[in-house]
Amino acid sequence: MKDDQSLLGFALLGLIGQNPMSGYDLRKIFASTALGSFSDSPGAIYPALGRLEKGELVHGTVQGSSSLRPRRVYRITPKGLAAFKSWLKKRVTRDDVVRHTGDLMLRFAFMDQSLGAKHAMRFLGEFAEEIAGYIPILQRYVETHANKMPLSGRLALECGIQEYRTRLRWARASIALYEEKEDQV
Amino acid sequence: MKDDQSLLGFALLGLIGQNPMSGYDLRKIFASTALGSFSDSPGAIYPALGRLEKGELVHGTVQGSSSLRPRRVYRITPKGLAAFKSWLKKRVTRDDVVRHTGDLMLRFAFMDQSLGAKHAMRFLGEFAEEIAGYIPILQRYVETHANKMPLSGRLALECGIQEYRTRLRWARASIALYEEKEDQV
DNA sequence: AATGTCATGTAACTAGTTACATGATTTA
DNA sequence: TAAATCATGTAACTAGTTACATGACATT
Repeated sequence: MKDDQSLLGFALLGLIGQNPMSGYDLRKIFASTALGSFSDSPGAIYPALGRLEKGELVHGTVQGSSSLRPRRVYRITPKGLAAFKSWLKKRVTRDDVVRHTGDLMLRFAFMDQSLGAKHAMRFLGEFAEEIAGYIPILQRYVETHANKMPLSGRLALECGIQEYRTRLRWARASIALYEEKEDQV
Repeated sequence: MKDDQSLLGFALLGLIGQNPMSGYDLRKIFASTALGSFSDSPGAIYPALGRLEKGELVHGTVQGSSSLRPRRVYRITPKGLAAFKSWLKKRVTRDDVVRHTGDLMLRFAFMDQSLGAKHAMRFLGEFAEEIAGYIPILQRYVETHANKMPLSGRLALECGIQEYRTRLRWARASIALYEEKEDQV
């Protein structure tokens, strides 16, 4: 039931799931979109693809075997799709919200394509709930410690709180948007 | 001129610079404050302290040498203080803003304690400018690619943009706050 | 007597990083 | 003809992770 893959692995798996690609294609995506803050270095991507293939989550097919470096196109396997979906479906935890927002956003970005709107809404609900629970804790922390902190330390914390508020607003607005769509149908 | 230390190293250096402490003290701080998303695991902290000491950025003094595991209290060296300050003073780059916001916030949190309000303001100015330059790029990306993206992908991107806006507002408000303080004196 | 806290550390493993390497084909 | 792009990979290194180990001392 555990993950077994790094975040990069799941990003690759998600992209390959959308349509089959080579390592080079994936590198270009990471180099151009900048999103997710993944590196496009070959030293990260090719070993990660190797791990995915070893775990039988993807399967590579050689194209143009004549050349020295034949292009290997990877496609997702049923096992890979299952692993990907179970990663998407994981419950949103407090720890995710506090120190792995990037992971959560990546999961959400892939979500309604792979699982549909229902799951996306459930995810947003859990996400909003965890943040809503965490903000008061941070605020209480500020209240009790602010006097002992330098101004810039206090402000840095304040920035964090405001980011959480932004995410909470975003999550609630997104839920509303999905509900609207639902009603239209 | 290059860094030579990881983010964890600088966090330790900054804390030790505030007042001398042992590895165990540092672990407790990371375990209790949760901020910065550092691990309190001994396997991270003790080796990092060892690297700092090898680089002569801190110096450990043994307390209670009688026991098997004597408490080692670290204090920052002049060289360490210099390295820390030059880390704080680094220019804010686009890359920092896009994929290393955590690093920037850590730097800022330590800033006016170590360098004073003037530098904190300069930092905020650079930070705001880089974000202000980046937001339109993201927006243009959304405009051109939104139609090809699934809804959740679009929303995830939108969340990112709103986080940047929040940080920009925060930076500008913080600058105003420092200016107010300046006028009062 | 059992648990928890103080306090340090190591070992095995993992997944990144940068830099290098190869060589064909396309473009300026 | 020089450079960029296509396309894959390896090597050496780095700094994390979890789990384990030690043992004194204080509390329940």
